Amino acid sequence: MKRRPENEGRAEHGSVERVPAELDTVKPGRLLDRSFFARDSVVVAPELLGCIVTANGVSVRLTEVEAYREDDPASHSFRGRTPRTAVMFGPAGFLYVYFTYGMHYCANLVCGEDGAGAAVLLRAGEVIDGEPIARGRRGETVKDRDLARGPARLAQALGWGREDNGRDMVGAVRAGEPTLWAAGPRTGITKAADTPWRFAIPGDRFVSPYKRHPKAPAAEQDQAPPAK
DNA sequence: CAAAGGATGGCCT
DNA sequence: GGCCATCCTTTGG
Repeated sequence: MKRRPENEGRAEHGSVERVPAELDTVKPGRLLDRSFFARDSVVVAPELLGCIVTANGVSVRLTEVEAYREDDPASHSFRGRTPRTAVMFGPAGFLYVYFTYGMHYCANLVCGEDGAGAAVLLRAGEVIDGEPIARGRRGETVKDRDLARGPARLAQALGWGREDNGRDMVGAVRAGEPTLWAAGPRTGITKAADTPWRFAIPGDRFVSPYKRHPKAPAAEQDQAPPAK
């Protein structure tokens, strides 16, 4: 079975594609093993959409992820291995947590072969279990939609912090129902923002809003037509 | 020692 | 939804 574009995307996403063939054989609910993660992060990323991550009493269905690799200027691993990025250069299936904006944490699943320096950032999801616990961490007044819509919100909802860097996630991620996916430009970064490695479930209300980084170079105009 | 990197919450339209 | 204020850690020089 081949992947193929099904229609022209909106300005945000270039195209909508069918569920990856590899996942057609992975039954929903089945735990993803280490070999699943030990492939190119750009291949693994879209396959993670719809999958369920469980940690500390909360389960999240992933709606948006982003791939990073060592050859990617926007990746923390781009300048080689450092104390901070050591986990990224280790074996796949482990959690890479980094601190950002002086107050938030973001979580990635390490991908690729041992030493590859690749990972998939978990950008957004829907809390499908343990909602009271998630709300306790996020705030009692937070709307359901915003419990895990955003990388730092998702990490907080799952109770992750610095001490979770390097945690083995094999056994904590399950295959989900097959889903459509779309690839688009990345948000929040200044370098290689137009490399279409941000993957999301089209139309899902738990996908975070696309916001280009103010300092990112302007997008090329010859691609998709203006939104409207 | 200086520079770069980044998401969220609040408030207003 | 758009615009604004907020800040510590890591890395390069």
